[in-house]
Amino acid sequence: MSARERLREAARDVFGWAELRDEQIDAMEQVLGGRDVFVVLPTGAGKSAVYQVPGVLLDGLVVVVSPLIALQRDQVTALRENGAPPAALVNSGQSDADNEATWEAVGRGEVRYLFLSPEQLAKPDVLDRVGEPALFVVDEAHCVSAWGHDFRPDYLRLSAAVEKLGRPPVLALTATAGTTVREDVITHLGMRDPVVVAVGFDRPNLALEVRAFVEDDHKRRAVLDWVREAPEPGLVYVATRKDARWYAEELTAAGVRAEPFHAGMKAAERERVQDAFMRNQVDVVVATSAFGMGIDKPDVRFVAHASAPGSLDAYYQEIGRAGRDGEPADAVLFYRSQDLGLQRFLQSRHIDRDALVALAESVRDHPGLRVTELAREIGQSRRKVTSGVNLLERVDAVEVVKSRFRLVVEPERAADLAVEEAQRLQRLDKSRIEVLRAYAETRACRRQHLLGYFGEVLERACGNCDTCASGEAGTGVSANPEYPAQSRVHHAEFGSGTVVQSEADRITVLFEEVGYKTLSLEAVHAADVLGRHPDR
DNA sequence: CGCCGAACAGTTATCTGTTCGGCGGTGCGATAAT
Repeated sequence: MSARERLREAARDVFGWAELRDEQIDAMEQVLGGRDVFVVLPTGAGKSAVYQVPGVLLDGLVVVVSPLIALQRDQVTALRENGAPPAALVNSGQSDADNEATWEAVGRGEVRYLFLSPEQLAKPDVLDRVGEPALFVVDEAHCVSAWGHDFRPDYLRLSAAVEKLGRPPVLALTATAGTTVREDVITHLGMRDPVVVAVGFDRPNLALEVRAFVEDDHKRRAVLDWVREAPEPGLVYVATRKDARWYAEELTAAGVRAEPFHAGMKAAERERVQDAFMRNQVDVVVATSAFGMGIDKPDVRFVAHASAPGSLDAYYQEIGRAGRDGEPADAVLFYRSQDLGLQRFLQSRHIDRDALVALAESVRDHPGLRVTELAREIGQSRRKVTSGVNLLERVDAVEVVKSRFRLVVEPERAADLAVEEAQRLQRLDKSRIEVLRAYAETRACRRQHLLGYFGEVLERACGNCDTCASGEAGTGVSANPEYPAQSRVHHAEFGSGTVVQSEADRITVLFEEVGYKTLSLEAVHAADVLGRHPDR
């Protein structure tokens, strides 16, 4: 029997899935063949099946890295309900006794799917007990890029974990990954010549719209008026917890069944709101970015942004929660350029040079110590040490052999290099805001613009966005032939970069050193500052 | 970066405008207090 036939049979017999999408079966076949695979599939399109089905046929443990404990539980429940091979999870939400029992079952080879957070995999004893798995899966893999270098630094240590585990095949899964994020994830997970399986990004049933405002109170009133009239259910994304409460209260007062959702709420309360929304007992959830991962509600009719998010990647991910059933849905951004100030703030963190010097000295004086031991040695948090080590490794000041570190540049110099790198990363994060600004302020077809950023060409204006409706977008071609997307350029001031977004009159370029910049072609031509690199 | 609210100043007010400090998102895991 061919691999494809065996996969189809397992899908049918174990999970009861009579049909598989071509992309699913293609990806599964590559996984079974031992290749590294990067899968981009929309939520609800059977992303999980890509590891679940091969897991039936593989001989050995399937480790699944998942960012949220709630998500891990959902996955384990789903596998158990399907009568799949045994699934288990180990995390701080389980009792020590339960975790120990799971490890013993793993040791006896009685567990097939094991769900872990990246933080778990940072612990040496966890790596020891995992042994040599048959497959290493990273679910919601965009987290590597979005969270790795500051919020959850253990995401950047996954590649070291993979090496320690005997380098099994790596499968990365996500619903959102434009060209830039994809390359970032592949690099940081250390994936080897991965097969990329991706479904197009276009969601033609989503009507795209941006409404621009100058005054804050005008915008607030417009959001409330719009949401009151909009077909439900829907989501309103806000930038702060305070606004989540404020909009939810105002909407409730206006007779809408609305609830806030943010990370400051008690777990039980968050769960209650999410369940009520899923069961249509709440029509509108007003949420910070905390809401959404793992949410698969097919009939969400709108996603409104009362404030701009920090990047176009985040925006696309959030609006992607509308209209999963294929029926018409609205994605409206209530835009004030001043709102971007908050996002800029959120991307700025203090860079602690002294702490980096202390860390570098500690690595020099105690070669071979691991993260936890270094943290104890210098009295810094594990997270801070992890991100410090990540930086030092990035700038080649530290070498890593089997999770043990060795300093190869003297401490002061190492710290300087790390600080420079941290500053560069921060510039990059802050500049992502400019990509969002370009979307909000474009006069071309919104969909052409959005898809262009994700590396997809839409030949004609879409006819289902505000600029198309107003006639501003025209019917013109989306890309500028002189600087097409993905072409390499060199700017006199900003250095080398890659075009990520190309329009008739302007382009957006990702420069290695200064991040994203949107350039007017008229100005570029007048000053003669931009040249094409011959290499691409 | 921009908003909010407290404190304060001034054209002596149960009023109005200015200044200035504080605040703002995402989750894991370990730990402390009950």
